[in-house]
Amino acid sequence: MTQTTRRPTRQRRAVAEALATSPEFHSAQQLHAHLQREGTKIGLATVYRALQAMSDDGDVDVVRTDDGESLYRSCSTGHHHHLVCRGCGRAVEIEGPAVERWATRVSDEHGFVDVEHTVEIFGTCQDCAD
Amino acid sequence: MTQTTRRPTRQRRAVAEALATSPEFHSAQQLHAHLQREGTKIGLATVYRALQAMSDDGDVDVVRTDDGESLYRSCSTGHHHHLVCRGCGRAVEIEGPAVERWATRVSDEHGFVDVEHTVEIFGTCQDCAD
DNA sequence: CACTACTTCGATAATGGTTGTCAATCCAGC
DNA sequence: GCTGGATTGACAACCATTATCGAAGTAGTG
Ligand SMILES: [Zn+2]
Ligand SMILES: [Zn+2]
Ligand SMILES: [Zn+2]
Ligand SMILES: [Zn+2]
Repeated sequence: MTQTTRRPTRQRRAVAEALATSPEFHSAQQLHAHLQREGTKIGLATVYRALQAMSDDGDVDVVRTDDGESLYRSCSTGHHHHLVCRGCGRAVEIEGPAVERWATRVSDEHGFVDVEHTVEIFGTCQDCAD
Repeated sequence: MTQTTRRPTRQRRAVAEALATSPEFHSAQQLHAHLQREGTKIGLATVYRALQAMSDDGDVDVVRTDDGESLYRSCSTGHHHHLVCRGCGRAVEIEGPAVERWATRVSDEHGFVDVEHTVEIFGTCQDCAD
């Protein structure tokens, strides 16, 4: 929110690259383990901080699993939602203008302001269905 | 899921009643504190277990806040979603046939099976907007 | 190159909602 | 009353996330 100076450090770059190389959702802990394995020296707290910052800037998508874990994925620009596979974590970005209109209409009807919405679809993809 | 024998005990009834008397969402801990205050002797774990069971049976709605807390509310029958006020917790049950159709269509298009979706709208209600 | 005023890092401790443990207790049904 | 499974509750364990805080990096200035 507050436009603080944000320095592009080695660690932040590493997190961004790790996300960019994979189209799936990953948890902060997965990313940390992966980076450590690749030889990148980075602390867990720093991974969380980097992801938090990227999320604030709108550079990553975040979804929350049923057991309360946050998953991060490099983000395309613009507002959209996800169809996520419970098995492999593969995600399909989806858009639904109708849903957007519906959300704003419902909110207006009930006099709600400053409205946000979450729409996530979880399922099992073809590959994981075997 | 597995149709285990489920006994209607004093504690379970207390939780169900506490939920039934209020149309808003409450956390497990809030419910526990409330019951204790009312003189009902019940353990926190039991409250969680009761809510879990009711959730499995589809008798309560569950939403997760941004900070990972689960909120429970007595449920109307049938599939629906919520428009929740961030300030007072008041919830409006909403239905959106169009959204349901859209969700299944998108899932089918991408070959996903065993699909669930979450649609929640958060905002500020008129009373809390002042 | 010093000196300074930041930001950032990372090991570790703390947080906090939730779940597991397990002996004590309840409750049908015999 | 007996018995076996269901249920309870005090407490510990879990675990993702966050806070702490001293150390280390990084401009910018002269
Ligand atoms: Zn899959
Ligand atoms: Zn949307
Ligand atoms: Zn309100
Ligand atoms: Zn729906």
